[in-house]
Amino acid sequence: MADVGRLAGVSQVTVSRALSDPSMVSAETLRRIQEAIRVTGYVPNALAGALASNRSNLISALVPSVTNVVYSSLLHAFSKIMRERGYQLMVGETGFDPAEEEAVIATHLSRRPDAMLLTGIHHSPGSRRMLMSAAIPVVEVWDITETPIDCCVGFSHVAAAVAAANYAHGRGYERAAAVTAGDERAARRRDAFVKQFEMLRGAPVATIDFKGHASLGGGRQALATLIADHGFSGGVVFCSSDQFAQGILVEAKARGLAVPRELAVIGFGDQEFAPHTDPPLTSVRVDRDMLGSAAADALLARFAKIPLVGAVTDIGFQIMERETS
Amino acid sequence: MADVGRLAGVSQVTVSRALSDPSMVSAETLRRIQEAIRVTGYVPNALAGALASNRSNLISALVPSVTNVVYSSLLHAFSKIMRERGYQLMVGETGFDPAEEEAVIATHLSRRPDAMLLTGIHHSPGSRRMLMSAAIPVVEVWDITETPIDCCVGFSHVAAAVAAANYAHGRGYERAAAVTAGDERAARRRDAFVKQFEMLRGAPVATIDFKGHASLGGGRQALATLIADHGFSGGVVFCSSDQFAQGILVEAKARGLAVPRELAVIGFGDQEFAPHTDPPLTSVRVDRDMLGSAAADALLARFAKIPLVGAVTDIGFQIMERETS
DNA sequence: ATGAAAGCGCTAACAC
DNA sequence: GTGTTAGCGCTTTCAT
Repeated sequence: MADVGRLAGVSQVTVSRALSDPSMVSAETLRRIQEAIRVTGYVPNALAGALASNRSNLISALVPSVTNVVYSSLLHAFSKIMRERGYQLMVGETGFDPAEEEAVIATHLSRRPDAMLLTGIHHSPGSRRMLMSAAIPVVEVWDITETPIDCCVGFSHVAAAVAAANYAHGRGYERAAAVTAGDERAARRRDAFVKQFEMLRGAPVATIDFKGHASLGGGRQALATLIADHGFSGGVVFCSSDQFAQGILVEAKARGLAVPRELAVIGFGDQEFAPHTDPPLTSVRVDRDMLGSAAADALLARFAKIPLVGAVTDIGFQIMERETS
Repeated sequence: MADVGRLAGVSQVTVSRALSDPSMVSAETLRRIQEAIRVTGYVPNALAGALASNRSNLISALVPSVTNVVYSSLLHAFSKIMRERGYQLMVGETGFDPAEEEAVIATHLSRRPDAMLLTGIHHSPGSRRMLMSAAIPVVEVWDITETPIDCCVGFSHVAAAVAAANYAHGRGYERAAAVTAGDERAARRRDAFVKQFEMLRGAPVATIDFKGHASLGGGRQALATLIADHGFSGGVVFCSSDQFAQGILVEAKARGLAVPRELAVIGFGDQEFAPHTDPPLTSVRVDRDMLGSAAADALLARFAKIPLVGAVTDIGFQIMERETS
C-alpha cells in the first residue's frame, strides 16, 4: 500500500482511503492511485485490515453436512446475499454432533467472524458460552425456539409433522409408517407424526430408523422391511426426506404396487426432483431460499443495529399435494 | 494474551509459545498458562497470528456450485484432511463462469490463503496472473492438463468419454444419443463420445443440450424429445450426469420401455443412488473421495516443500457396468 | 483533501 | 526456558 502511494505520489493512508471510500479523495488522486494499483498488481491484505478495524467481513456458517442438498442450498442462498454485502463465508461441517460443533465453533471464533450461522437450536453449554462472550450476532436456522442464542429462522418441526398426519388422516389412510434418518430434527418430526396419527386413528404407526443420512437405497430397503417384517400394506409412509420417498417409489414400482392406491408416500423437503418422479411426489415443502435469505436479513439487521421486531422468524412449510398420496 | 500471561505470572510471548508449541515451555508454566486461559476464557486471534507469521492456515476452495453433490463431496473429502492438519476452508462459488471466478479469486486472495483449490483447468488470463503473483500452491481438480498453474488432480474427460463409446459399441448398440448439462467439461465429454461413436458405427449421434445443471426432470424431458423429435429408439443414451440418467429411467418406465433392451442408459458420476435405481444404473465412476484427498496431499506436499514427482495426478475413472446397458 | 502517529494482537529474532 | 524488541499491513484519530 505504501508502494502504491509512492507511485501515485501520495501517502499510504490516502491509498487506504481511496480503497475504502473513493469519495474521500480527489478525483485526480483517485485516478493516479487506481493506475498505480493496476501497475503494481497490488492486492489488499484483508487480514491486516480486519486486525486494525476489528471487523473481519467474515461470516462463519456451520452446517451438519455440505453434501446434503438441503443444507448446501441454504448455504448458497445465504452466501449470495452476504457476498453482495461484502461478506465472505467460512464454512464448517459439524456432522450432526454437538461436541464436534463446539470444536468447530472454537476454531472459527479465532478467525473473528462478524457473525455466525448455526444449524439447529440444540448446542452444547460450552458452545453457548463461547458464542455469548464472542458477542457477535448469531442466527440459528432450520428450527425455531423461544430461547435462541440471539435470533432464529426456521419452522416448527412438530407443526409440520402434525400437519402431515392430519393430511394423511384426511385422505383416509388407515395405516401409516414413518421412515427416518439419523437426525435429531427428523426424529422429532417422526415422534410428532406418530403421536398425531395414532391419536386420530388409534392404529399404531410402524417406524424404520436409519443411523446415517437418507438415501434412495435406504428407502427401497425400508419398504422391503415394512412389508416383510411389519406386514405393512395399503397405508401411507411418511419419510424424513425425499430421498427415502423416491426409494420407496422405486421399490413399489419394482414390486408392482400401485401408488397411491396400494401404497402412499409423503416426502419431506420438496427437492427439485419431487415433481418429476412417477407418480409426482407429495412432499412437505420448506422454502430453503427464503430460509437462507431470511437468515442473512436477520444478521444484516443486527449489523445495522436495527432492533429486531422479533428474534424468531417462522417461515412455515407447505404440504405439496401431488400424486403419491 | 498479555492478560493470560499476567495471570500466569509470565510474559505474553511465553503464552504464545505455550499455544504454538507446548514443549517450549516448562511443565509448570504450561499448567499455569492453561489454567489462566480457562479462567479468562481467552480465545486466540488468528487474524493477528496470520499477519505476524505470514501464514493464515486458510485454504481457499473454489467450486462451480456447492449444491451439486459432485463438488460438495469433493469439498467434504478435501476439508476433512485439511482440517486434520490445522487448515480451515474458505469456500467460494464460481457458477461455471470464468469472469465470476476471477472476481472470487481476487477477494479470496485478499484473505491471504496459504493455498488455493480450483475446479477445472480453464481460467481467465487475469486469474492466472493473480495466482502466479500470489505465489501460493494451487491445485486444479476434476481435469488434467500438461500445463497446470501449479499442479492438478483429475482425469481425462476425453478418455472417459471414449471409453464409454467403446463400451457402448462393444455392447452392440447401433444408435446413440448424448444428454448434456451446461458445463464445459460435460461438453467435452459429449464431443469425444460423439466423435468416437460415429467413428466406430458411422451412425450420427443425437444430442440434447441443457443450459443449466442436470436434473431428473431434464432427463425425462430429454428422452421425450429424443423419441418425438429425433425418432430415437433402440439405442444407448450417454448422460453427463446420473441425474439425467435417472430421469431417463423414470420416463422409460412411464412409457413402458424395457431397459436395457429397448433403451440403454449410461450415467456419469456414479452417485450414491446409481446402484439402487431400477434397473441398477451403469455409470462412469470417478472416485471423488480420492480426488479430494489427492488434492489435499498435493498441497500438503507443496507445504512440506517435497518436490512433486509429477505435477499432474491422473486418478482415472471406471465404467461401472450394471443393468441399464 | 491529505498526512503523521499510534496501535490492532500476534510471531520472529535475538538476547540472556 | 523465558523476556525484550521489532514489526506484520492495515485503520483510526487527530492535525493541518
